[in-house]
Amino acid sequence: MPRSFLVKKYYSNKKPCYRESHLDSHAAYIPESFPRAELPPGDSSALTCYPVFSFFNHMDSLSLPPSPTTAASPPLPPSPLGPVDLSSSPSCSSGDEEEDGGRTSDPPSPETLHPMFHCMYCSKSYNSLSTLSNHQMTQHQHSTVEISARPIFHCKHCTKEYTSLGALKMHIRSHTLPCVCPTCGKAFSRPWLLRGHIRTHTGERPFSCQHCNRAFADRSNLRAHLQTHSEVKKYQCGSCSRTFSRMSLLHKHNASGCCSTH
DNA sequence: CTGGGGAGGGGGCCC
DNA sequence: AGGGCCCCCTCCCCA
Repeated sequence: MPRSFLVKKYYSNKKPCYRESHLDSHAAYIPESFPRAELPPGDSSALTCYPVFSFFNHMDSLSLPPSPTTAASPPLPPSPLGPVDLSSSPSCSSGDEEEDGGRTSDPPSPETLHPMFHCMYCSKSYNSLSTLSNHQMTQHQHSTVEISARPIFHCKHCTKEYTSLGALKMHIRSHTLPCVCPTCGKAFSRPWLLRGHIRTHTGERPFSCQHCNRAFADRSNLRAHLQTHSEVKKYQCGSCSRTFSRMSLLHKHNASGCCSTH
């Protein structure tokens, strides 16, 4: 039963990256005392190529513009191999992939998962590092290719990008929602999310509070509940030292005026 | 208005 | 690589 990662890691540096546009309003809530593990904006400086991963409109991605300078993604770092991000149109709604609201259960086709590798010395692009290496050796007399280059995989439905295909695939599930509740038809990205949802139908509450008789269907909700039994709660106001069981309550507290004069 | 429960989402880690 | 599970978080709603 005990697993190594059951050890709680409060305030660890390992924070989710809530930095996407749809979460900007949430990010505004985050106090400075809760630092975010944001990706360094210049972190890709070590990258020497920006393979393009376009999942939903893969063929569009292969229609590379003649020059990387035509890339339309402003936040990406300057590079002679500027990323040709054809998958991150701001609306993410062009074409017909939105006709089902992105909820199609069609699984991603593995053969569409092609990151692109761009030559450092010309505008040519290849779908494999070995091909690029061969090109650079034969056409530019460079015996090595930056093998350390990490592909960047872009999500077609949003602006998120990942350095591993597995992470992208996991993220894409949040668009495809392949786990469907047999009772009500609601769709979820993960099987365990579906299981948690099914508990709302069955009434199962496997997570019990050791301090009272309450039980919960969700571990996170039990954890939040346990805070109510604690005298010193997890989230503290920086001004009045009052503590709260939830971040949202601290936010409400701040918004209601305690810290407004500061 | 505040506190708390319910439901759900995302990224990361381990197997 | 994928499944399972974790932690952390948010939003909504209600007492």
